[in-house]
Amino acid sequence: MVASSAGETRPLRADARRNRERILGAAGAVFAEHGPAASTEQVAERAGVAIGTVFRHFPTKRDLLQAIMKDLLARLTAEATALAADGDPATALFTFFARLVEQSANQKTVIESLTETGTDLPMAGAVGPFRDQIATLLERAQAAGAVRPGVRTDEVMALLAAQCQGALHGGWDADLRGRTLAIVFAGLRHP
Amino acid sequence: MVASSAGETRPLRADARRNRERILGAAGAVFAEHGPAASTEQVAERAGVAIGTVFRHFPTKRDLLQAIMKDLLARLTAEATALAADGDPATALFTFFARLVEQSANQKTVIESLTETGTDLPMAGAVGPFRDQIATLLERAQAAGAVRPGVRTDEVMALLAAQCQGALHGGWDADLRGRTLAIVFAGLRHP
Amino acid sequence: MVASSAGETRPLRADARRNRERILGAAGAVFAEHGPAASTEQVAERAGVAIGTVFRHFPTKRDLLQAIMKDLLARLTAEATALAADGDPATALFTFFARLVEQSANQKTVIESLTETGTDLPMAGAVGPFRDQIATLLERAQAAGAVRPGVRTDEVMALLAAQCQGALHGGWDADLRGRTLAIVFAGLRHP
Amino acid sequence: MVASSAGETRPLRADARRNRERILGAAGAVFAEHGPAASTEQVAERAGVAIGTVFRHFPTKRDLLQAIMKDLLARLTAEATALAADGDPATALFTFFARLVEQSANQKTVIESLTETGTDLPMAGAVGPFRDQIATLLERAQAAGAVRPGVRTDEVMALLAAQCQGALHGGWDADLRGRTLAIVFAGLRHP
DNA sequence: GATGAATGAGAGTTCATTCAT
DNA sequence: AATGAATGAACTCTCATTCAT
Repeated sequence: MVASSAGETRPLRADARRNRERILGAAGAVFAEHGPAASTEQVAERAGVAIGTVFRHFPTKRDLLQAIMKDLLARLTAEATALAADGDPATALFTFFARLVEQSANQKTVIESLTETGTDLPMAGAVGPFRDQIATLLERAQAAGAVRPGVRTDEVMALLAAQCQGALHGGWDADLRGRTLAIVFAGLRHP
Repeated sequence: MVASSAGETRPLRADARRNRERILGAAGAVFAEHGPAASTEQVAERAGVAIGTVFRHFPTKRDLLQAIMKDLLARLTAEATALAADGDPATALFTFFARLVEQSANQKTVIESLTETGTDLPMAGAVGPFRDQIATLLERAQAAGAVRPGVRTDEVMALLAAQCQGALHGGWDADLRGRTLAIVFAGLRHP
Repeated sequence: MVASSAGETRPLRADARRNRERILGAAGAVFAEHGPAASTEQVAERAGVAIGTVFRHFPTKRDLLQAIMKDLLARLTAEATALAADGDPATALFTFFARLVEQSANQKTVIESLTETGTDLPMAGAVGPFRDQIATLLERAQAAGAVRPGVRTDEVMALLAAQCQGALHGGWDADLRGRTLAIVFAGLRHP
Repeated sequence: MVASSAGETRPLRADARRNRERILGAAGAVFAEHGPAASTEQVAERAGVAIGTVFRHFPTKRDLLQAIMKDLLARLTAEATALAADGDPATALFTFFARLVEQSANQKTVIESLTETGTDLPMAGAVGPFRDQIATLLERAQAAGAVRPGVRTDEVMALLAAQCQGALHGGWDADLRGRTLAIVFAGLRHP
């Protein structure tokens, strides 16, 4: 009987937290490689735990998927925040955009996290902060004259998601990614 | 009699050909609606045939998916060809591009057909002719000064695919689709 | 100190005994409500202890079920004893019978405790004392002329169990319970 | 069972019907022996079919249980009808009652079928006809003076269910069954 | 050729039980 | 003694695929 502070998540036992992380890691890798249709058992195996352990941490496959995406979004948001803090306003947005597309060439889950609408996984507004950072990057780029004033955050998010999905499912190589991005960036710049 | 791409396809019995078509139609609809995870039995039911019949025509679910995409690509190619024949060179590419993105907002299979690489479904080069038409549209647009010279077919294909996937999985509404396309089009126009 | 049925039970630590009781109470409630298929974890939660504690006290779910029934039987025996001591000989049996049936309309475990044979849970003869009290009630009722001489304890036990199970699984309302009992009581009275 | 006279069940293929019957038979046996908690796989094995076949015929375990009980009830109803047709009015009810209790000493499912309320398996009123036959038997017995006028069908049904459950879960032997029934019958006869 | 019943390998999920903390 | 995380067998159910009719 642990006095559970009326809060939400009570501090997990050391081993539990370690496992939780291993599972998240494994799930990230497995789903990135085989898509969300990959089996939970694969995740368990990769994490080196029994299947029951996965389900103890994430009562449903859905929950696992959700957790993974939240996690990913949080990391991306941090990255964007960092860029907003000390990147060159004129290029930060482009840099981030390109970097993200780069990543998703290897991830099968990235994109879905960018589209709260697209998935039916409610992730408790974890997209919000991310979107906010994109908005910041956008404003700065516009202030620096690097992006046409009319462009809105919506479109940037949409283009980001589309490029990522394209890069992923299309299997674009680095060169093609670069040239495609160049076009999109030009579009953001000119009327 | 019928031009058959591969070796020994014998002329099908009339009812067999009719069934083949009904299955393809049903599969198109079903997979468009529920994604490729939809069950083959649903397809059979929608086509009004028994499950065995589906498997006689397409020995594998994979084969069915493949056939569907070939079919779709053929239709798209025809559309592009028509535009190349009598559309305005300056706008035909854009028109086609926009039309396709529009469609995929409702289709769940379209995009995958655009990326022979992305899918693991080899479709015997059915992408070739499609790509050729896109190339034609592109050249004309460039000749008409509507697209910057440096742009290659590759990028156009890639952007097309990306936009379609975005439109589909992102659930973009008509407005967002329009604004996103505007940016991409501007990118194609300006250096 | 405590009268313990089996061999070498050492006097439990105070908190241990308290826990044991809380578990028994919780188990009684949970199994009464959801039947024996309810999960042990539910019991633990209701008792406010960890699952490990439940298994420390009752190494097996079976053991827990068993203990619960012994417990219940003991309570019933006490009740019967009280009635035998100061109830009206002519009606005490009937009163007790009716009361028990009444209870089992709300309990999902009661009945099984009445049938040592029926369950595969050996309960170390805890039925014995209970049965003895029923026998007493019966003898008195017969002495008072309220029950036909030929009736034996066996049948009374059997009828009791049957009525309880009927009341429980059949979902009889108070009225039906009354009328059904009336018939059984009449049967006990007349040849 | 019966040639599907009712509703829209289309005539099953010969092998399908054979399997359906084998599954029902197996399920009857398995559930009778181990109770409704027995696994569907056991049923499949006993029926000599693959697990998928069981689920093709009965999409849910629930459905299987339901079917079994409907089946059983139909058989019992037929039996009761026969007795109503050519049995001795004075004894037919008792005969049937006794026979049923006898059976349920070996069946683990019988009883539940008698209590539409008790189970949460809706069986489309299959209890109705059965109940009607019991009512008939009862009326005749009352007309013949073998049962007290005040007794209603409700109570008879309830007693029947209770006795069956008792016989089943209590593991009564033939002798005890006889003596218990004698008491109940006496109760039905006398005020 | 068409039919649709049968197959059986998995998938997600639960839960009694064990054991490190 | 108590805790609660980990285990893994078992269960229900799905679906691509095969094959007797």
